[in-house]
Amino acid sequence: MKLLVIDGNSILNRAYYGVRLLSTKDGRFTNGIYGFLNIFLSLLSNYEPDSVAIAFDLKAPTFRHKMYSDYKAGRKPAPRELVEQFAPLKELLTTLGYTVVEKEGYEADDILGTLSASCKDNDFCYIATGDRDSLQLVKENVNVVLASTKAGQPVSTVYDIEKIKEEYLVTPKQLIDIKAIQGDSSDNIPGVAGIGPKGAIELISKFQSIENIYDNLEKLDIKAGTKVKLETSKESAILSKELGTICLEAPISTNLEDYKIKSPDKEKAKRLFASLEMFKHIKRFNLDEEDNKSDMATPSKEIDVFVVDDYVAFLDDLKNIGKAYFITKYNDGGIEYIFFMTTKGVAIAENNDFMFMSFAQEFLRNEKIEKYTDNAKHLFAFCEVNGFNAENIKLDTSLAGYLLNPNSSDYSISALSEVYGLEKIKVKANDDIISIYEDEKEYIKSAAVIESLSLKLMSAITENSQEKLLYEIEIPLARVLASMEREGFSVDKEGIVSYGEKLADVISVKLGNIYALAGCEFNVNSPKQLGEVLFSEDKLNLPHQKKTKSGYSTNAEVLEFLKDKHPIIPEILEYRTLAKLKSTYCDGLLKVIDNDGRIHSTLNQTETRTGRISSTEPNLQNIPVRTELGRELRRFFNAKDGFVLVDADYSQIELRVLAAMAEDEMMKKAFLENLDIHTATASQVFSVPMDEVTSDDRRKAKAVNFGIVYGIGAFSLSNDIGTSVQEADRYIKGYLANYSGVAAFMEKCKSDAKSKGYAETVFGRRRYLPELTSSNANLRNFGERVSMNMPIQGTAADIIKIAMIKVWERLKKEVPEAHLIMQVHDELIIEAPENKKEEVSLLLKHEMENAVTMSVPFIADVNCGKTWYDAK
DNA sequence: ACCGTCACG
DNA sequence: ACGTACGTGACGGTA
Repeated sequence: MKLLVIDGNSILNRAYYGVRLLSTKDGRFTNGIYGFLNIFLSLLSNYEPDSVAIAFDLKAPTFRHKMYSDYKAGRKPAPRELVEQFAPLKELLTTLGYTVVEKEGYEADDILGTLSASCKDNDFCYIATGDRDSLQLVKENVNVVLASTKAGQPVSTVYDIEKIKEEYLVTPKQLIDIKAIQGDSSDNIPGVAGIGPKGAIELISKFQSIENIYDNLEKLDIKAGTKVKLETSKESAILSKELGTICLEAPISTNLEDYKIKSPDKEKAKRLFASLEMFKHIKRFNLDEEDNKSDMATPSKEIDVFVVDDYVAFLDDLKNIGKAYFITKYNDGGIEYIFFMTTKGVAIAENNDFMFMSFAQEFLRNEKIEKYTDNAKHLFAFCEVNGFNAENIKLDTSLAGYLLNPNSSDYSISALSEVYGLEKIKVKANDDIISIYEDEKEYIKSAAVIESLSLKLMSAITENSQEKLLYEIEIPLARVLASMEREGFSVDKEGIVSYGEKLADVISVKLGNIYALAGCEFNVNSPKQLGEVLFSEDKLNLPHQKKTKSGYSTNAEVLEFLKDKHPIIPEILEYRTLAKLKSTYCDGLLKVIDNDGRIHSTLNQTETRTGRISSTEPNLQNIPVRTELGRELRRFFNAKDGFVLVDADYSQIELRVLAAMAEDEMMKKAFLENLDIHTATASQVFSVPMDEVTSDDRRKAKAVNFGIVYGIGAFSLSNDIGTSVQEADRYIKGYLANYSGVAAFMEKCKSDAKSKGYAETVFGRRRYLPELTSSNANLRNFGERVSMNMPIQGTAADIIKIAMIKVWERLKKEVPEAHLIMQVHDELIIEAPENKKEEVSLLLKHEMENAVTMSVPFIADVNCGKTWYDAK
């Protein structure tokens, strides 16, 4: 009999902490169950047991611990998010035909011990746990499979007698003695004070056991100091051994027949998996086949693989069918392969002659063939480089996956197939194909599922009413982003270099000043060392305030507070500013200038949880602007010869979106009359006429306006505007009283998010918020703030995306020499021929302002200039 | 790999 | 009693 015994508590714990928080749409947490099942499945396939027992603790302390009420007192209670996953897991395991074992008064360990001890000579037992304590149970026919994490990756190690000998130099039983000496604070095992793991291993490997050591303490060759320690802690050591010995006699059935795997209750198991939203597990536990006789032998679907040889005929087929499901493998020069999913299986189209290229081009530009693929942006880029358009791109699986849930980081076909519970497909290919296309294996597998994945994703999109978002915003936008990336932003390399040299000069002066004022040299870039210098008593001994996890906080806010306390502080603040400009912007940007003298940043379309795009390598969305020195950098972002930059940004787009979404009459009126919103707010909140609002009132009102968009709190507002918390609270109350529509809207955002489980924009973009049901108040509050912020930030993001598409399409038709080159959340930049700047300015302004119509007008301010600096 | 910091909207 | 505004990305230091 082959028995698998699982330490349910330990494995569920590891799974919970190893898998990021996941939850069902109605807020039940499932990450622990999910991780457990993955581990469980791999155990089943690795060890193929006939019998399975999954052991769980039942709370009450066991007899051997009763006298020590502080046993395990040092452990934090498990969070509710984890606790609530135990019951559904146990029910699921039972339903699947596996035996859950628990006994009042016993821990999972005791059950592992008892079952492993009852294995006969011709039985074999695997114990799966994350807890090294169980290693003491290893015997000739008992191995422990220890789950652990290495470099973030889960790994499991099988321990048999030899492996333990190798690592600890002792027998499994002697591990108890080692632990009895070294102690274990997490289990409240005291051990021998002053002897740690190394000493304990040495003692036991030399002298076998605690009993032997104490019986012969005088005679043994042990250092005097160690002898004293052992003598002092004798009672504790003996007690520790008792505490650390796993019980082998728990009152449970020791008849291994009782743990044989039973046949599952398929219907119930399917229901349970569906309720946990783990659809793929229905397949993985083979629950989806009809209960016919052959279901044992039914393999998952098999798909053939073949190589396209007649491109003309193949293209004809695609035209006749009118749909193509495919993924593309690119190399430096362009496309290397296209893998199609066809009725005959996966078709490999290889770029090995001119026939392929003409086929690819004719295929991609054919307007009649609907194309379903996984990376529209890359495809659009390829086509643009080759001077034609990719037509009729019907679906990009990553964009659909992103819309369905932006709280994810992996939208690859394989990841989506898992999430959307696709049938595992077995690719059936002849040996030639397998060996020739070894490197393309993963592509072939992905191609094999792209059709069924596409259908699933599209029906989910329809279900969510997100068709317009997908087909009219994200997919068309992919083409715009591809073109923006390809165009890039022209920069003045020499300008950046000489600016950097100037910075370097000032930085070295500042550094000298800092060392002189500190009286020592240190690394100013190290917050740790800087904190030491500023705050420790034997150095500058300045008053410190906040602390971070690793020491004193030295951020700008803290330093600003200390500005007048010591002349070193202003020097450090300036140093920081300069060092940032030098390292991130000068050195950083110089590294990414292409041979064409332009910077081609990557615009990510599936990155943010709100629907914004992000920019990487480099990030061109955070080029300095707020301080003059930093802003100078924008002089090096220019238009090529004969061209100018046309730059437009939305005025107060988020507040306008808020006014419109909230239907707040007061705020709408301010925008309809095109008033300065912060002045108008100050006038309302402080009850003074518009023309008597002081600049300080306006500053405060502006902070409140911002705060409202973020899901305000009085504490942070007071921090921001430098008033008391009470004062800040009064402003917020006053604000919400005046803008009652906003107040009602915020409440509605929260309650809608709670009942639906997600926040959404005007256009139906969603963000699921499992945080709202967390037991952790901080997380819950965070969820509430996000439920108010995401609809605003996300709707603004939707609007500018629509504007980008319209602008791009009109430029292509009307001013093809002009190109959209950058987006910074509420700002668009076009590089346009100098003689077209008026035309382009009007076009840009018009399309931005009229991208959508809401009950509040949108205003975009346009400027032209040779450089980004001049165009703002 | 993670933290602290800081640049942007 | 505690932490405390939304969304990003890059850098240098530290473990």
